[in-house]
Amino acid sequence: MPYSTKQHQAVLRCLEARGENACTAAELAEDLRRAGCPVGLATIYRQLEKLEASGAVHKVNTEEGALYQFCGHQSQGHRDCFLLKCQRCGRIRHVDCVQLQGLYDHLEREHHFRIDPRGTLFSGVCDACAGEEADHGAQ
Amino acid sequence: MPYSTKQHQAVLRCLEARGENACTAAELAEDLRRAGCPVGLATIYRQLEKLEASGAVHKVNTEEGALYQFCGHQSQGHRDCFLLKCQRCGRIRHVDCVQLQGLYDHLEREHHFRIDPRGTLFSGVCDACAGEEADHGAQ
DNA sequence: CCCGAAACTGAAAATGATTATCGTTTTCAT
DNA sequence: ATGAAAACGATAATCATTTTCAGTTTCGGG
Repeated sequence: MPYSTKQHQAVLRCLEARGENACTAAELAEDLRRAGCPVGLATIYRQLEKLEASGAVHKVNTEEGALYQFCGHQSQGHRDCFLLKCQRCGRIRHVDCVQLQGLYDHLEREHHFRIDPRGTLFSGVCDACAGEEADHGAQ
Repeated sequence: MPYSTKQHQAVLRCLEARGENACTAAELAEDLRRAGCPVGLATIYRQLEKLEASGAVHKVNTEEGALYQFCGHQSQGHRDCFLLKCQRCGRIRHVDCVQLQGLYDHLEREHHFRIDPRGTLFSGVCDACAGEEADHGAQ
C-alpha cells in the first residue's frame, strides 16, 4: 500500500494550483523548485503516473510530450468536460457542454465504444488564432 | 518546388496499401524494406511530414509515438470521420457518423473553436475489450 | 543532350522526453 | 525502536524524432 510522502502532496498541490493550466513534468519540476520544494524528475513522473491512475489528473499526449492537469475531486461520472487544444497557439481550453455527453452516449449505444474523456484531446483552431489567420489573408 | 522521387511514391503507396491500418514510421520502414524498396528512417519522417501537410495522411499522437495513415484523395470537407483508439488493445477504429458533424458545428458556433478531425483521437474502450473486462470480474 | 541549382537522400550524431536502475532514505505497523 | 515495504533522486538507458552533412537525384533551361 502506498505511503504518504511530502513529494506526493507537493506535486498534487502544485497541479491543483495550476488549475486548468496544463503543464509538462519539467514545468512541474520548475514550479516545485521555485516553491522551495525541489522534487526529482523521476519522482515527478512516478507521482503523475499514480495520480493519473487514481483519476486525480488528466494526461494528454501532445506532439511535444505529455501534459498533465488536475481534474479535481470530481466524481467518476463527470463526462461532459472536454479538452480543446489549439494547433496554432498550443493553448488548451476546457469546455463543459452537455452536447458532448450526447455524442458519447451515441457512440456507446450505436458504435459500441465507451469514450474516456480523460485522454481524449480535440485538436483544432481557436477563435483568436482563426482571426489572426484571416488577417494575414486567407490561403 | 518539390521534386518527385521514388521514395516519396513508395511511402505514399505503402500507406495507401495499409488503408485504415495506421502505423508508425518504423513499421513503414519495415514494410518498405520487405517490399524491396528500403528507405531511410529520416526520409520516411520527412515524407510523412510533407504528406501530412498536404492532407494526404493523418497523424495522431499516441503514448508510444505518432501513428500515420492514409486519408485518401478525399476532399477537404470530409469532417464526419473520426478515430477511436482502444486503451486496452491499442487498435484504432474509424467511424463515419453524422452525429459528429453536429458536435463540430456546435463547437464552432457556440464555443468558437474549429475542430480538425485529423489529429483528433478519441480514447476509450472497445466492445471486445469491455467484454473481456467483464469476464474477469468487474473492478 | 548537358549543366547546375534546388531538392532529396541516408548514415550517423544529436536531441529530448520518459523510464529503468540502484543505493539510500522514509514511512508506518508492530 | 525496528525492519520490511515503499519512495526518493541522481544517473544511465531507451527510444522516437530531428538535425547534420556529404553525396545523389531531379528537371528546367541552354
